[in-house]
Amino acid sequence: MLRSHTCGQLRSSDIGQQVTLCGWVDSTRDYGGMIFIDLRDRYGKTQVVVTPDSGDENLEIAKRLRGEDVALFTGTVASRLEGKDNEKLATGGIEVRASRLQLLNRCKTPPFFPNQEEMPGEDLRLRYRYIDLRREQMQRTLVLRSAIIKTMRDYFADNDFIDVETPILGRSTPEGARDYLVPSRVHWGHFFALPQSPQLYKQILMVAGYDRYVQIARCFRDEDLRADRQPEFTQLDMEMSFVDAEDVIGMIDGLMKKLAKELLGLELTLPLPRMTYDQAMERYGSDAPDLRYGMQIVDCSDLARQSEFRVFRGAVDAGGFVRGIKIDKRADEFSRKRIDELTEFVKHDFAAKGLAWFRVEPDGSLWSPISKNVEPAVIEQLKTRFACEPGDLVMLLADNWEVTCKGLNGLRRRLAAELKLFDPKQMHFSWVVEFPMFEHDAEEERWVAMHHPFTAPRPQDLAQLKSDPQACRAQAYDLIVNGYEAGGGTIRIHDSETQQVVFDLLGISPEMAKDRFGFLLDALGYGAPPHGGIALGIDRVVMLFAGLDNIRDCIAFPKTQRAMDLMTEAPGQVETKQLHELHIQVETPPAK
RNA sequence: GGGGCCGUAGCUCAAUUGGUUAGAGCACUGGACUGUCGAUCCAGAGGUUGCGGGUUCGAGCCCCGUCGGCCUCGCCA
Repeated sequence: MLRSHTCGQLRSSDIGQQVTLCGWVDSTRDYGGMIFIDLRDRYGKTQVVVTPDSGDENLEIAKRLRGEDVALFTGTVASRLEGKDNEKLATGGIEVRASRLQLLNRCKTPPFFPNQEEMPGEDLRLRYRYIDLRREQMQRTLVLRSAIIKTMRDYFADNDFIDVETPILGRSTPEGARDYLVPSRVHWGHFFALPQSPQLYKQILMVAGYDRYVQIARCFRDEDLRADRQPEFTQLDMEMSFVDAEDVIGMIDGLMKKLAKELLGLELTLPLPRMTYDQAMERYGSDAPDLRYGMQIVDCSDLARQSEFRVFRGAVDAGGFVRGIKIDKRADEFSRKRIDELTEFVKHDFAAKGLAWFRVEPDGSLWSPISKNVEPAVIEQLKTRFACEPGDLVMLLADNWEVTCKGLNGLRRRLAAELKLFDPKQMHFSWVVEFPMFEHDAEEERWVAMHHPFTAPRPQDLAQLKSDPQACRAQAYDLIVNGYEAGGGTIRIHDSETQQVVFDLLGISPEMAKDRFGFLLDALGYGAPPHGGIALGIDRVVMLFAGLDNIRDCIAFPKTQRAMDLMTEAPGQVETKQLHELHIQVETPPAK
C-alpha cells in the first residue's frame, strides 16, 4: 500500500500522526511561499499544505501540480489554524503538513474537470467516461448501486435462494424483442442469441428442483433506446416453485421494504397497494401509473352520448369514449397558447384528433371553445361529474379507448411534471396485477402474448382460453415505482397441454414450438412443479432510488441513443479474416 | 422509420433585424503573493461558429443536406 489513509478518513483525533495520502489533485491555491492542495479520492478530500519547511524541492514540485495530477503526500496531521476550519469538508478540521511529496502521474489538461459546476455535454462525458466517473454524483450513484445489489443478494440468500448462472450464448426465440446475434464459427450459418432474459433457463431450473433461484443477470434487447432503456441492462431475476402470485409479490414486498429502509430510511407499509390492469387503464390510462399525484381519468362517454356536439357524439357512436382529467385550481396558469401546445402534443404524439377543454371561471361560468356547441344541460352534468370548482381546468379526449388512454396518460405525466404536483424525493411503490393474457396485433391480425408465451392464465379463465381469449386474465404482476415499470413477472404454465393451447392461440405451430421451445415442452413433461417468478430492472431501481431521470447515469459505461459506446467506439468493424472464419459477408449499404 | 431541441475557444455560454476585427467566465501559459479553501491580482495565448452546399453586396444567424448528442412516437413478450 502506498497510502496509510484515504482522503476522507482523517479527523482531529488523528492530529500528530504521520500519514501518507494518495489521490488526485482537486484544486491548488498557490501563495508563492505556501501552497494548499486539496487531494481527492473516492472517499473524500483532504487539504495538504506545502511550505518552505517541506523543502524547496517539494515546494517546486507542488508549484507544478495541476488539476487531476496523481500525487502522493507524506506528512503530519495538524489542526487547522484557529477559526480556519472548513465546514464543507468532513476532513475540514485538519490538514496534512507535507514533508515529502511525489508526483505519481501527470494528467494532461482534461476536457473537463470532475469538480466543475457546469455539466459538460453528455457526449463528452461518455467519451471521457473515466473523468466523468470521478464526479462525486457518479460515484455516489455507483456506490448506491452496489449497496442495492448487496442488499438484494443478502435478502435472497437469507430466504434460501441460490444463485445460478445461465448462459449468455443461447438461441434465438420467436416473439419478444429483436435479438442480438452472435455467429457460430463452428456451425456454418448458425447463430447464438444473447438472452433477452434468462426466462427459459430459470423455468428449467424449477423443473430440476432448484426451487428458489436468483441471479443478477445481464440482458440484451436490440430495440431503440430511451431515457430508461439501454440495449444491455441488468435484471434481478428470480423464480420460485410451489408458489402462487401472492407468494412472489410478498417476497418482493419484503425486498422493497428492506431496500427502502436500508438505503432511503423510508418505512414502507406492507402489503404494497395493488390495482388491476383494467383499473389502471380506466383511472390512469397506463399500466404503469404514477401514483404520486391524483388527476384520475373521468369517463363521460354517457354524457357525451346525450349531446349533439359532433366531436363527442361521433366518438361514442363509433364505439369510442369521451374521457378527461381535471387540473385543480390552476386554470389561470393555462393561456390559450399553452393549451394549444398541449393540443399539438396529444395530436402529434398520440394521434388524438384534438383536445376539448373548459375552464371554470370565478363566477362559475365556462371559458371554452366547446361551450357554444355543447348543450347547457350536458355542460352542467360535466361540471358535476368532474366535481368542478372555480379555477379548475378540464381536458377531454374523444376517441377510441387506446387513444384516450395514451393521450390522457401523456397529458397527466406532462402536466404533473410542469405543475410540480409531486415532491421529487417522494417514492411510491405499487403493483398492477391481472394483465390480459393476449393483445390483438392489428397489423398481423393475430393474438400476441402480453408478457410472454409461458404466462399462466388465472385458473378461473382456463375454460374460456380458446373461446374468449380477450377476456382471459393472466397471473401476471408488475411492480410500479413512481410511474416506471420497475419489474414484472408471472406464474408460468407448468403443464404441456395448457402450453400447447396458448401456442395455438399465438399461431405458434406444433412444429415451430417443437423447433424453438422443444426443450421446454419436453421438460414440462418430466415433472414440472407449479412455479413463477419475477425480474426487476436493477438500472431502473437504482435510477429511482437515486432520484435520477435517466438510466445512463446509473451505469458505468452506457451506450448512446444510437447504441454506441463513445469511449471504445463500439460497435466497430472487424478484420476480413474474422468474417471469413464466420462465413459472413457484409452487404453494401443501400444508396439513399 | 417519424417529430422536436441542441451543436460558437479545451469547457459552460453570449453575440440586436442578416452588417465593422465573433466576446465573457472557468481552464491553459508566464509572472506576483506565507493561511487559503471556487484564493486573488497582472499579462498572454487560444476560433475552419460540427461538416457540405445554397440564398445574399454581406451568413454564427436564413434555406437544403449531412454528422453527432438528447427528448419523444412507433418499437421494447
